[in-house]
Amino acid sequence: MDKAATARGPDSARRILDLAERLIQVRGYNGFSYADIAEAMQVTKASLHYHFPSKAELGRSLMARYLQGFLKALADIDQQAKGPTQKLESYVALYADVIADGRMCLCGMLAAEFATLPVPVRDEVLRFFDANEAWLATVLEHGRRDGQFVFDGRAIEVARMIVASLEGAMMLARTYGDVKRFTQASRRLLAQLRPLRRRAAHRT
Amino acid sequence: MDKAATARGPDSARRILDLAERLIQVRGYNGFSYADIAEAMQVTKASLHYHFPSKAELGRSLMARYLQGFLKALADIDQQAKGPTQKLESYVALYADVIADGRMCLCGMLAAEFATLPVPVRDEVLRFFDANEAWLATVLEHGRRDGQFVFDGRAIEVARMIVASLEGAMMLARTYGDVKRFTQASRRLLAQLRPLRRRAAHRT
DNA sequence: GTCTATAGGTGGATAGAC
DNA sequence: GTCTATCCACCTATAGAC
Repeated sequence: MDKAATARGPDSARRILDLAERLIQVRGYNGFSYADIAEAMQVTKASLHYHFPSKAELGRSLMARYLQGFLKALADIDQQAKGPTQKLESYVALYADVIADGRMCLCGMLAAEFATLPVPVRDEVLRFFDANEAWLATVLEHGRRDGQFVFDGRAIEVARMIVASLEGAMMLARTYGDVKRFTQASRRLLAQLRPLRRRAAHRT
Repeated sequence: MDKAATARGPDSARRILDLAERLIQVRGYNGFSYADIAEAMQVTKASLHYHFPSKAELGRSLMARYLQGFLKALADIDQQAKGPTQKLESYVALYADVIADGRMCLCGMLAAEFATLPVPVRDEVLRFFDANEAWLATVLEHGRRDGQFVFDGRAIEVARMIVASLEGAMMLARTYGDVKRFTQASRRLLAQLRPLRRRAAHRT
């Protein structure tokens, strides 16, 4: 019997964050409560406050972990020494995995509820987007230099457009319960960066 | 003294919807309450229930009005007999006006909170997106026929990508409190539909 | 149409026993 | 670390007077 099979233990904090993450991704920060987590873990609400004194602190901790995990994922992509095209595809795959699981990007949800969030949580959300855009901009710039990508203007602008489009595509895909909506949109997004693109006048 | 200057009257229902609309656009469906509206109107919460018995009914009525207003706006664009390019620009301007006011698209917010919405509200949200995509697809198809637009594949797919991207761009622009984020993203979105686009290899 | 008063529920949070 | 018990604020909603 390993500890993971028990309801209690030193990994409670992690399990709380896991549940909170999923709950926010599906229902939003204002759409879940300590009671939801307590029920799922078969403990009382008071127990949760031992690990995270306030909901704001829970949210901040969750965001910090989420950001760390995302930075790790980006570092992994970089370390596998792929080219810009493959990096971009791996990046989109990070999003695709989430939406395929019926969830929304945690920060996409929190961005929607931004006005109601505790300030510390807001800060983490902004850091997440900043990091995403900065990483993407670097990949785009490298790709442009070696001719894999073609685009006008500043890479950071393209990066911002890609992040926004992916978030929007996730949102709509989840609303319709149709992953294809995300897949098709992201494919189109990447296609427009390719050079020598065939401009079919009509293909019906 | 006209009636609009008084706090009460037969236009109460309209004023309630106006306030609810803005509140949802900023704070979300789960982020506002009857108390917020009551305070802004200087009436009691109980009075609001006379006009809208439940919050679900308020939400449904609001969405119905919002959809109707949007369809009206699209019909206006059509009636001004512009070409596809101008129609698309007018369409984007509808979004730009909202974000310039610090608000998010009502349906973009509700899409984020979709899992927690009353079913009647959900239905209206889906109808909104359906209508948007259908209208856009028609404009895109016409534009492709007369050579104003160039894109591969089905028009409905491009329409869906445009809606998703605009919603995502609004979300990020509002999160950063920077309208330019929307403006730049939407400009890029439309640019990629133009034929004979100059593919600058580099312009730094 | 708006009010007072109130019901019944749930929210986040705390004290203190174990 | 988890429990019981409890607090208080806020939520949606209703009854009935005016």
